[in-house]
Amino acid sequence: MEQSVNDSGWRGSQEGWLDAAYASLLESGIDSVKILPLAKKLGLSRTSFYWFFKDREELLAALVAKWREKNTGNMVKQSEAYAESLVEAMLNVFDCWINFDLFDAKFEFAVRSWALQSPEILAEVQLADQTRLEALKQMFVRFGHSEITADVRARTTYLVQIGYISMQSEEDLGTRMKRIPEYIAIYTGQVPQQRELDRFFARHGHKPA
Amino acid sequence: MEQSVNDSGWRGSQEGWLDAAYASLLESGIDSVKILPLAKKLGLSRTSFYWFFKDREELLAALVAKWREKNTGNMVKQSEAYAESLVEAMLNVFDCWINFDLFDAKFEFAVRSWALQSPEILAEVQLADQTRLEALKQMFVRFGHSEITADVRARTTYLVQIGYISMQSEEDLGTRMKRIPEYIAIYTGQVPQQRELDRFFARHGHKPA
DNA sequence: TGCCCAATGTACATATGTGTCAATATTCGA
DNA sequence: TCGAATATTGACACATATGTACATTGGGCA
Repeated sequence: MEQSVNDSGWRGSQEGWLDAAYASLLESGIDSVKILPLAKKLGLSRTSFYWFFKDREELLAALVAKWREKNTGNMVKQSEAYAESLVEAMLNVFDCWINFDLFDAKFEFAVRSWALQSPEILAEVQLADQTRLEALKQMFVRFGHSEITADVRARTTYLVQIGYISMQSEEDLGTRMKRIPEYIAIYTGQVPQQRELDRFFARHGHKPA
Repeated sequence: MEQSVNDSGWRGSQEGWLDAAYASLLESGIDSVKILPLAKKLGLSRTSFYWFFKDREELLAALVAKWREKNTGNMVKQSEAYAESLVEAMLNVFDCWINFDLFDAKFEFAVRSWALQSPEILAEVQLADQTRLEALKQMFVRFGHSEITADVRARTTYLVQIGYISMQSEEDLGTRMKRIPEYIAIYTGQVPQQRELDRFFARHGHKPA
């Protein structure tokens, strides 16, 4: 009953090529997503690619679609989730930065880098930024902030994370968790209560030292 | 007496090729920095490149050196500049985000994207991040912050900017200036005084509406 | 006014990528 | 078990890139 990507007897599949493309994009950027190298990794002939995709363009389009659906959707959802205080709402958004299922940071960085060489991708990225910033801003407005302070605080929240992603650093959970209370204080202007933090730590399986 | 890049009678030069490489890097990323296209732009034969550089590698190395010298050096210098208050010190750092001569945001983004496909460049970028973050942290410590709050505030300051760069947005000076007072309040936890802001606006030739 | 040599150009060898086509192999269902 | 649908392959035609060897041009100076 297990849902295998490929339960047909064939070796290749759309998903197979797409997964390989995704891996290569995250590992070495969009210019590494070439059919010949992917074929080598998959142990398939280069030309069998064309059975599943019209051309390289179509593969890249599938890659953007995958990104669009995952990252922006979840971020907006988290920013709209129920919360009793601004701090709690902020911590809901922070779930994205901790939980890989909600937000794929490496994917995000790779797509942003891709935007440098493709106007179409740049447009996609800027639309995503606008959507996400607006969702965060509304969160601050919901908890009583004015347009201007909500806007700048939304930016701070979002841009710190985009900046963090751009640093491509690989820190462990503990290191990152240590900074959370202080970030919350800066972003919201309010000191988080211990029970709010505890709830957050608990749902990410983190036990503070 | 004018200092031309090329006062010899010849058409090409190291600087000529390097400038073309720089332009192409910023415009379309490192994979666009190829000798053949650059030659076309310069109206030169492809192979005359090899008179000035051993190979493509040497050109790329010159590009990194150029980046390293410009961006990190000035940021550190600004964070160490004399200031009577934390707000004033912060505004000194903000000079980098406004003044192109102090910090080249497009160059910065292009190099960070490049790091995705080159471990050597990644190491360079991470060293730069560490250096800059430490300089900012010391600024906060100098004005009385504890290690942990200085660290997180330094990160916020720096990462918002790196995030902003990653958005590749092209906003005018007025739009960006409007957010400055609020950013200062968030980063430093202090409301800036009008004369501090006026001094900042004035030195960037900005007249608030 | 020649000569030198820095700078440029042409020709060649090689590598890596894309996409089409026709031939072949494999799987699944009637 | 056979045929149709599905998947795989190698050969071909082309495009773009790198780097080397060797010939040619053209500025500047003795």
